[in-house]
Amino acid sequence: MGNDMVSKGRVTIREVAERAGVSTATASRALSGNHPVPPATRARVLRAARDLDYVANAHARALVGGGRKMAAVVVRQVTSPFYAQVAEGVEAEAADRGWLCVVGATGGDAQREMEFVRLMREEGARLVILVGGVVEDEAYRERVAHYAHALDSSGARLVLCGRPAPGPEIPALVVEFDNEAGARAVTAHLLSAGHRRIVFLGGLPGNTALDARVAGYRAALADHGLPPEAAHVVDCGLGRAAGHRAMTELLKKTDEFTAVFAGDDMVAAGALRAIADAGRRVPDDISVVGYNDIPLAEDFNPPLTTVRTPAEELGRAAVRIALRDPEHAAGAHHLLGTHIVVRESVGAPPPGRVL
Amino acid sequence: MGNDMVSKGRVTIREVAERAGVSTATASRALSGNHPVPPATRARVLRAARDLDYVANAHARALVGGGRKMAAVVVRQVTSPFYAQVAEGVEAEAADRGWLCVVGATGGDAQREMEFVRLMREEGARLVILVGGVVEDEAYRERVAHYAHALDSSGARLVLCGRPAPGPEIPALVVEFDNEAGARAVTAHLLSAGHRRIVFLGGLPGNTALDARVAGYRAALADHGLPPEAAHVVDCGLGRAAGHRAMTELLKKTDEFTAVFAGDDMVAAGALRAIADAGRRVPDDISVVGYNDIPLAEDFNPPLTTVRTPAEELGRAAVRIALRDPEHAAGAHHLLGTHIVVRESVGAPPPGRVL
DNA sequence: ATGAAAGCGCTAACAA
DNA sequence: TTGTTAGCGCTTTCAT
Repeated sequence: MGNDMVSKGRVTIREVAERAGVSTATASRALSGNHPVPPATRARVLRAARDLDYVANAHARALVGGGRKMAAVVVRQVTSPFYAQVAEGVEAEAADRGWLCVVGATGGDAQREMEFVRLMREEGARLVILVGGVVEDEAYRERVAHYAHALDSSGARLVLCGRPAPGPEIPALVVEFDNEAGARAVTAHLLSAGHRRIVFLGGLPGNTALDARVAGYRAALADHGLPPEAAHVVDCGLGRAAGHRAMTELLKKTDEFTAVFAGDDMVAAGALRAIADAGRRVPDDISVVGYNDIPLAEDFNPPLTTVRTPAEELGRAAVRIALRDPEHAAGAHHLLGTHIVVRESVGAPPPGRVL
Repeated sequence: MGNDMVSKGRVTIREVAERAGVSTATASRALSGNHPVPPATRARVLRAARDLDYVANAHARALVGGGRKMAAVVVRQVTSPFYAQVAEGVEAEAADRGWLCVVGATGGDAQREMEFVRLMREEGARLVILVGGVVEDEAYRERVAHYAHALDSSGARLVLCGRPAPGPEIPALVVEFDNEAGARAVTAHLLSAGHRRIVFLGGLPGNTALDARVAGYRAALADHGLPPEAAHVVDCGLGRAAGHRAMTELLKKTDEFTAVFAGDDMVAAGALRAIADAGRRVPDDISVVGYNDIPLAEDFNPPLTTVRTPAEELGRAAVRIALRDPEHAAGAHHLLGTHIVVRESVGAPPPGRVL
């Protein structure tokens, strides 16, 4: 295959230097290109490197200081459309800057999150991005405060996407969507379609993202002069299966609602199916809205009205903000806007059922 | 935060050793735990490490030989549900073995693929997994043969998922689904529902995965005694947008079909929408099948009959096979089975339109 | 312009 | 049991 005598094991710069008849120092200079080297020698070295199919050892390079910049995104699971989009955004923005991007999945387990962050510290990641809402308890605060200080003290940056900073003086920055505003807006949308009995499906008490959506939901209800009791939150958590189960149960139990606000689009998918299984129609009998506008939301039955949270942009923003203006940004809180995407899952409540 | 005098920069093993009053060698031994160290000293070292929040420098460690094992998956894009599942499988299997997993996205660009593989070589990845069908031309064969030899000569392994080995003597192994069998099976399913005019939507000439599906489709047609002209392949490529566009056009142009076999579920999503937009019903007027059974295929309108390709299992299998029985496996070709998932997008052709 | 040599942080001989 | 030393592959002074 064009290379004479491949010795097992990686080709080192020494072999390149030897073949080119120069010292390793000269070879290094020629290869990196940022030191004056006469064109002739330079060409010989480059030639040798190509012949040998030499690639530098990133570890050795990192050790001596010139390591490749690496960013890490940590998500619950890669197969969640929302997380996948965030990861893609981070990957894209990192790649644009010549950074390497590692993605880790935790399955929602704090233990695995810790291990992964530790790993990233060992690997010398310069940027760690933690994505997704969490239940914000003392353990969380301690854990993340620890990440933040550890990372910071070695010059790396921590960004929290959709989860809160564990305290005021913490060297981490947070960028997230304005969940409360988004939820308030869709709820208002439902309200102005005539719905008065709207159930929120997919609460997860303690989870910052969901709590904010619930708060927005309640706020919208209040805005319209409805009493607090008008709110009906089903704490079934997220995921298609949870949505399906909870919706099925709800339909058996009560009739006292005309619309459902699903905690996210996956919950909406499950709810939609459950409603259809129960022989009810959307939006004629029941209206449904979701959250996130995942890529296939328009293919649901019916196409889902939902809140668009530009997930890829969130990922891109996370790295952009972290890398720009680094000192000043620490501790900052960035809020990204969202908007409603109107499709076909919302209609007027059935006549006589406005309650 | 419990640590006295954090000097900017990473804590090294030397500082740990000093604090514990031992040499770096002893510290290293105590930390790694695989050398006899008296419990007392060991405890002191561990204590010091914890106080200082020490994490080993992975690069230094890698340099000296004990580096962390790293696997890399390369996909077109992380947001494709199918690729995401494969990546998740690889990630999971890698994590189970204590390996680190990096995922790279190429956007389908050969250039970026090459850069990424080079990067992985630099980083010392022990396993590189390339996922997804490709158009198999000379450039492809050369490129991948090069990866294979380069990786092999430094002791790393290459696995090709859903794409062919570039030649017979190449140190790479391929694991993929039996596309032809799967396609043949769904086509037979359509045939036995009574359809005779089935169009294949989403051909991509030269692409190995799609070509195999088309071959299976043609084979099934032949199995049922249909002439070759019965095949109707629309080469619109993959993706929801492509499917939507192609289907819209097709509906304008002809009426000579009662069923469509979409190249994958995303194409099916686009086709479904186009059919609905044209005022036709699935499956009453037209039947549709997809390929892959992505997680949301059951939420399409109507729920999609499709071929289940266990993507996560593909990812897991890739690493499992590559790591097991390494020498013997090289050059091997593993085929994973698939099966049809029957949902509601297939019905009998409209009466009088069997053709 | 180029080579010799030091050193990044760590582990593994080799001594003691 | 523990410390001293060498060296992994590379870049970078410091001489030449």
